Amino acid sequence: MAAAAHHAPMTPPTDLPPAREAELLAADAIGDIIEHWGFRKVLGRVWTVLFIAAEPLPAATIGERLSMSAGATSMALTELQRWGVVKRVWRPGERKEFFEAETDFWRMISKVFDERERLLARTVRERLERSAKLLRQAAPGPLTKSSIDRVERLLSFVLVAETALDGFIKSRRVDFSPFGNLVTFPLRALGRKKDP
Amino acid sequence: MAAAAHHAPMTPPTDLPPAREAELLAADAIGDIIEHWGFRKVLGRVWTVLFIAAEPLPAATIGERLSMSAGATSMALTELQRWGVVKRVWRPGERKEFFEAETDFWRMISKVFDERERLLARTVRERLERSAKLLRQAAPGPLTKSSIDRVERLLSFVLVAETALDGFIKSRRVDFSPFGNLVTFPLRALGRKKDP
DNA sequence: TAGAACTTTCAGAAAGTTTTGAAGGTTCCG
DNA sequence: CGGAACCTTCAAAACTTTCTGAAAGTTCTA
Repeated sequence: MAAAAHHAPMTPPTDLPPAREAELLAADAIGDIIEHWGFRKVLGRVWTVLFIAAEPLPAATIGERLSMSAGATSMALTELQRWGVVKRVWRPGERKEFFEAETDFWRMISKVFDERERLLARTVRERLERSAKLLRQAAPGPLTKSSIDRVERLLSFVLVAETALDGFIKSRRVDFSPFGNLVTFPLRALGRKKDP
Repeated sequence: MAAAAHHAPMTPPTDLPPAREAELLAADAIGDIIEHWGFRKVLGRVWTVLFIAAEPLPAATIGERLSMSAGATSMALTELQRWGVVKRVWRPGERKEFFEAETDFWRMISKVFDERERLLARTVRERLERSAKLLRQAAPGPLTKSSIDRVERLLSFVLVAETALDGFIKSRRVDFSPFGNLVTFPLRALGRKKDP
């Protein structure tokens, strides 16, 4: 999260036209958000340039404005399209392709949640289930017993999170209050069997 | 590290005692979640070993179980303490220090949101505000006008998100439905002035 | 106070990620 | 068809992050 606090001047690096400077400033800020969400900064920057332009731009323009190579620009645009947040538009009479930003924030957010968080939750859940199973088969003892409890709590955490996120995508609301119970009220709270 | 998926069998790398194997499996799964949230995997793994142990462990034990050097273990434990999710406990009569995991999921989540997301939102908001200001001062024109609108929409997005997260921390619920309006109903929705 | 037990720090090595630049495509036009 | 304009790919380079291992610190006991 580089908050590029310079030394004396709080102004960025350049003597660009103000419109370009404003664009870079915003692009970099959104880049930071996007990076925080696990994507590459560039993706956020490219999307932002398109979003601010409010009209489709060719790849070359984006590359110039952000000083990226043609290769990097191309890759970023491809990836943004895979995520469905940038669209390629065809302009009659123009040879080159133009790109434009998806502008519906909600659509973008829910797409990311749906594709990414859900996938992660699934693979994590599977591993935790295997872990719990292994422990149940292991030599019994007081330590093993409490470990089983703990792993089951992790598992119920992931299940609650999955449920909450599902609801989120459907209703734009999340309710995480079940997390509050997780300490004292482990797995069965979820109506899931747990014995092998 | 030891996450080596072998070829035929879906079982992990080892012939460790099942309790250790289960631990690594869970630790690595939680490590992935934590990484997804922008922390180092190790932090998640260390926390998980402590959480599963359900009793305080010395640093050396953690290092052994996760095959990390003493240095890495020490750094991870320090960082986890900074985040308030691991505590150092003193054992009368023992020379070495022991560590134990915070077990309240909600407390951990809200701490992270509070310290991390909020900070990011603030620095982003500041930059977007500067960007909007620059644009307003720039040469007027239809392009500039729509750019201003767009930057203001980004700004209102960040403000909505800040508000939603504030509410989240207080009530364990989030309502993102204002995002739905962001497309058609920009900044004034928030009761914030915007004209220069 | 000397020394053993343990922890922290840090420079450099290793690992991982992103970018570049050039080669190779594809499409379109004359 | 030949060539210009544009886009994509990919190996290698540049950069960033993380980890190691050894040295320096601390704390405790005898």
